[in-house]
Amino acid sequence: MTDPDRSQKDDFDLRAFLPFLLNQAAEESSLAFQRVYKDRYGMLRTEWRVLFHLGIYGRMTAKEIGERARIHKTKVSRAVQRLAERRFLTRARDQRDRRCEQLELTQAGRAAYADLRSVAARYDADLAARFTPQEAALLRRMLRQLAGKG
Amino acid sequence: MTDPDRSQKDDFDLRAFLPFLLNQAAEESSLAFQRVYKDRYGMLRTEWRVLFHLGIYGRMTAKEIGERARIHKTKVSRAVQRLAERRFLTRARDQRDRRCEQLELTQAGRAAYADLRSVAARYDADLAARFTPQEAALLRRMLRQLAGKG
DNA sequence: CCGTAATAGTTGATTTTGTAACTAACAACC
DNA sequence: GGTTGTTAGTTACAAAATCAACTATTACGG
Repeated sequence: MTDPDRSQKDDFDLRAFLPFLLNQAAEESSLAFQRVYKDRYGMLRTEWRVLFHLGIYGRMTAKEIGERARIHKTKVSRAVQRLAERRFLTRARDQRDRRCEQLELTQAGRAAYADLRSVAARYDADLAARFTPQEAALLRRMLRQLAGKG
Repeated sequence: MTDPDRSQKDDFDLRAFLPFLLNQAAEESSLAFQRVYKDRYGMLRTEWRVLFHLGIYGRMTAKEIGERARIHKTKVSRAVQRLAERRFLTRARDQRDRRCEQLELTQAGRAAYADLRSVAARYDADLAARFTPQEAALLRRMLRQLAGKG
C-alpha cells in the first residue's frame, strides 16, 4: 500500500522533475494507442511511426524517415523489414542511386494507416480535451521546444 | 537531406500528436541527464529512479518503489540487485513479514544520490528556464495530469 | 490448524534495443 | 581510371525490456 503522506527525508521533488514527468506522461499517454496498433496490426512503436511517415508524406527512403522522426537507422531498417514482410509497404531500389530504396505503402498499408490515423486523431483530441484549447496549444508548443535539438 | 517543405499527401500532423510529441520531448530531455548517471555511476534509467526514491523517502521496500514510480517489479528487482552489488544500498529482510526486504542507501548510495540530485536540480532549472515561470508551472501541472492513471 | 488463495520478490525464456562492424554503391580527387 | 572517403542500409553480438512461471511467505476460510 502506498502512503502518499510518507515523510520525506529530503525535499527534492521527483514528481516535478521534468525528465521524469515527461517520461511518465509519455508512457501513460501512449498506452491506449499502443494497444490499438499492437493488438490490431501487431506493430511496434517504430513501425507505426514509419507507417505514418509514409502515409503522411508519401514515398520516401529509410534515411529520410530516420531524419524526420529521429529514429536510428538500424531501428528504421528493422521496422521497414517487418512492414515489408507483412505487405504494408514495398521497397524499390532507386535507379539513380542504387544504395537507396524508395519505400511506399501498399493498399494494405494505406488502409492500416487510415485506420490508425483516425484512432490517433480521436485519441489526441481526448487527451487535449483535458485542457482548454489555449492550454493544449501551449503544451504542444512547449513540448516541441523541449523536443527540438536544444 | 530533409526537405521541410515536402508536400504532404495527407494532412495529419504527426508533429502535433501528443503521444509522439511527449515521447520526443521525454527522450530529448533525458539525454543529458542520462549521460551523467551513466558515465559517472554506470547506472541505468531504472537504477537512478530507485536511488532517488530511497534518497528522498528513506528506507522502503521494492514493492513501494514500484508503486510510487510505476516500475514493474522485475525491473525494480534487477535494479535493486545491481545497486546492491555496487554497494549503493543494503537489503534487510523485514522480520514482521519475511517476504519483504527493507532497502536503504549506504553511505556511497547517499553520496551518489546527493551528487545526482544537484545535477538534476540544475538540469531541471535549465529546462524550465526556456519558459516563463507561469508556463513552466502550467507545463508540470499538465504533465502530471497526463501521467495520472486516467 | 489445514488447505487455498494472495503477495513479495526472483528467475528464465523470448523479444527488442543499442553498438559497432560490415557490405555495396557512389563521389571526388589526383 | 584507380585510390580514398562517404553514404545507405544491413547484420552480428551484447545489453536490456517483457512476460510468464516459479519460490517463499503470509492471510484467510472453514
